[in-house]
Amino acid sequence: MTEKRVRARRGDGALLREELLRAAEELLDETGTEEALTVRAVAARAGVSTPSVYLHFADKEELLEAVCLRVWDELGRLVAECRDPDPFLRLGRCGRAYIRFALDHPVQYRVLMMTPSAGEGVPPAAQACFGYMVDAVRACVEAGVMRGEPERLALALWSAAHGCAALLIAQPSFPWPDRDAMIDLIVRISGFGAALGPRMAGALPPSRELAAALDAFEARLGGQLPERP
Amino acid sequence: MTEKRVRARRGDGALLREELLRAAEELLDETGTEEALTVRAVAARAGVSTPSVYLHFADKEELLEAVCLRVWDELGRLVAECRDPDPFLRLGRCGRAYIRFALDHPVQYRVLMMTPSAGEGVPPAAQACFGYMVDAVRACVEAGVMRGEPERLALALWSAAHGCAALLIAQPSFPWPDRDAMIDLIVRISGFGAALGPRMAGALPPSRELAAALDAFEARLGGQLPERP
DNA sequence: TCGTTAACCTAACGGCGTCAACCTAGGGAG
DNA sequence: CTCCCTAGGTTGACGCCGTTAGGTTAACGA
Repeated sequence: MTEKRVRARRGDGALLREELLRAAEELLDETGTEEALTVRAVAARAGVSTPSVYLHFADKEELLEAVCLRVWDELGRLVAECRDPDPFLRLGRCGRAYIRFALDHPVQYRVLMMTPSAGEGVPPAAQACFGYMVDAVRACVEAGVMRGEPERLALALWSAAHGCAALLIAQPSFPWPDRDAMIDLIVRISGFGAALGPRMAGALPPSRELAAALDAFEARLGGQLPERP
Repeated sequence: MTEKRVRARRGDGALLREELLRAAEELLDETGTEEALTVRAVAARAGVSTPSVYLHFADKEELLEAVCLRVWDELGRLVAECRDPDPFLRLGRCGRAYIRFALDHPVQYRVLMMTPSAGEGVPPAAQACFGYMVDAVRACVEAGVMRGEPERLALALWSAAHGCAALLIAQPSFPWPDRDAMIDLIVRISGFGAALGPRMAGALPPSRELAAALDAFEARLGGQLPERP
């Protein structure tokens, strides 16, 4: 418990809500796990009695969800401001920004995206972020580098980015070869896969022929650009 | 509580361990969430007093981990028996088998793969499964359809499959367009991406040129095969 | 028959989320 | 200035949880 908070003025009852959220956020960042976020601990840190939490949150889950949602506005901003003259490169930037965001806020990301109960569905901020990714994919489709419904493609790419982030967050003890190289590889694979995969729908030659075609493809493109998707 | 269990014979104390695991597994499958798996509930269902659980498990987490690990032997078997004359198709089969397994055992998969504490790292059975996937990738590399270290490629593909499974499990309320089509799309994207992505390392032409090359690639391959990667 | 001991139970502790009931300070009405 | 009403909390308790210490019972060998 920090200190006994002075009672708010008459119209300012909602002040406590913000202070509770701040206290909970601090607890989450300090301990690195949501198990430390007990109603009692949050109330004590805010300098208030335990049941006072229920003046502003229906239950513990609502508090946890609210505090985790606070950082998600940042994600929409991060993804939205990924710009590049080339739509394919822009999409890659979006993917890397998404993964970086998840790794920067592992607890919040895990609570909101890796547990079934909390949030009753994908958070709205994440849906906005998904909208941006759909736009980026649509630009790729219009540029002729991808083919298919942008929504489905974006969903698949989102799934790939989520898989990378989720594994890195949930399995920190795994002997990852190199974190950043891994992220780059996954973003690259997803991007090129989204470009090539749907074109091959239904058609699938034997590996020998596929390998030859890939070699020819590789030989055709000699241009070098610094950034990768 | 079901019934008062009759005490085991003198050398058969370990019998209770199996009965506790069975009771816990039933609870998990019936309720669909690990929150129902309290030490008291498991003991009651096994017809035994609560502290008796601690005769065979150090704490609740060890019990939860043990019961979740029980289904994972199946995964190694499922992935290992994915065969196909074509290595690229075989890899696709492995990916789909992995995702299907995760969706068939959502609680166990989430507990072991989507929470940081439980298990102290990736379960051994999952590592064995990962070994099979590395083998499948290596075959693709040797066939010339992929390029790079098989371990890293397999890790990236594992991440993609995990992302698909994890999203489907953790966000059941999301309006997924079509579950099976989504899985197919992701497996296809990952496969072709792993084939094409590493070849493009460092090289990245503008989208216009990339689109043209992709069109040429598509035109070259007219062969149709029923199964897709 | 009896003692040993493996197998299990009883009782309890502290912490948790949550609720019903109570208090209290501070602003408006008279 | 006084009173009172209500927004903004607090006190105390309930039931459930994981976990522990110490007691009890029954199957076997001698």
